[in-house]
Amino acid sequence: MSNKKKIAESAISRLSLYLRILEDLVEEGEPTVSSQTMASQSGTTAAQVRKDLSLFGSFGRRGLGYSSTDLVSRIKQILGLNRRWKIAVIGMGRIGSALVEHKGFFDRGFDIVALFDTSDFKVGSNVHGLKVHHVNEIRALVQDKNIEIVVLTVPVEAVTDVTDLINGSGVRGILNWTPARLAVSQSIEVKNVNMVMELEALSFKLSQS
Amino acid sequence: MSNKKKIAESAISRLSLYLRILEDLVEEGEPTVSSQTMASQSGTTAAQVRKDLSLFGSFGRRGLGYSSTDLVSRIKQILGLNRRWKIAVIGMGRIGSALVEHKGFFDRGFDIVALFDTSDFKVGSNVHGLKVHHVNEIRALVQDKNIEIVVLTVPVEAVTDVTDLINGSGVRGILNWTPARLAVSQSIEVKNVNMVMELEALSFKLSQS
DNA sequence: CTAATATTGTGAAGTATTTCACAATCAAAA
DNA sequence: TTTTGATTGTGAAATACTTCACAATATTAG
Repeated sequence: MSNKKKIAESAISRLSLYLRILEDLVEEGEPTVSSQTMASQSGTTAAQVRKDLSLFGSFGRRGLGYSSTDLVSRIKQILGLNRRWKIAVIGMGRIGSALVEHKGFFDRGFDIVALFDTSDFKVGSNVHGLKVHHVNEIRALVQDKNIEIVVLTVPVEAVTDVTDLINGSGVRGILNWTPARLAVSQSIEVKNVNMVMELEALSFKLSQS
Repeated sequence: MSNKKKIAESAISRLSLYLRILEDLVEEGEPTVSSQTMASQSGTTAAQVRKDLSLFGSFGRRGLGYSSTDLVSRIKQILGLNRRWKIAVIGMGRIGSALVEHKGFFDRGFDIVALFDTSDFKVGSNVHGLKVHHVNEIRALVQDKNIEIVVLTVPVEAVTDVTDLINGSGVRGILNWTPARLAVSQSIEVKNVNMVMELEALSFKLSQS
């Protein structure tokens, strides 16, 4: 468990991208792939691809490149995708419900196994075949169902209460769609997703030129 | 407009974050703010805050800090948010429609003024009071309505056709929700948003510990 | 008016990340 | 068997980003 070597966030995103590219190549029946091919398809350089992979081992053969299928399983192993993850979605507003019905998560190893909301109006209803529970039940259900990741799509007013319920529940990671910065225990990993910030970055770039 | 100095992407995200924090402080009636305050609220260091701001000018007063309202308008100016942006959403699936009904965009300067889809089933219908147009009309409507940014939420199969329509339409920026890497003219700025990649990054971190 | 305290702005130092460049290795052709 | 051409893996160099540390400046108290 003492994986201490610090790996850059950017390297991990690229690995995710390489994985998708490799899966397409496998689909197309390409038995091997060079760092140059991966680089041009992912918009980086061959040296970057090789360096990224070399952070975790030597997976290729000099003169030949990488075996596509082998590299797929290596990267899945690295990213922890050689298993399935159970996730819950908290907040059944527009975005939350849309995410539940999006099959892209399931296809890539993430099973949505529980839904939560605060409003009595929504609790008890069904979304895409799953019952919506009250957030008060988070702790019990996280335990019962072994949920490790939650996707947080509640309104910003609800964030404090909900993070209190998440803390100590056993949840290990949060994909946070709210604009709030979460006050969670150090041991919980948080990834923030913020549409408006992305649009603001676009606004900046467009204003520069 | 020869703004050449290269600014790190990360600095821009932080500026976006500072802006939100400052707006809250203004709301609360705080006339001034120190780099330390901004740092602790945004999870960075005071030196980082000052360095970020210093990339664009000297906005504070030594010994005193920054005027909250002044800094809000400075950062808005920097990010190109001292105006409103017209955007279109292409792809009226679950996610696309959810985004249209989300008022967070309007609140922060982004007006959704047109919707598009490929399916005859959806074209002609109404989403949140806006008519859904066929993607073939993209060029005409982008011109008519001066749309500068599009949010792309079409299925991956439709990406090639739609990017062809976007190229040369006058669109300057794309917020790309599809897993595909877009083949667009160099002059168009693209920001990729990928939920699965974010979950995969979480998976990696959780697998490390 | 002086001292004490707060806080910015910014070169310089320290880290982190990317790119370079080349020896090592493999297959195929000569 | 030797040569040619392809391609990895990786130290070293280059670039980018963050943190340090302190002079400069402002206010307030004495």
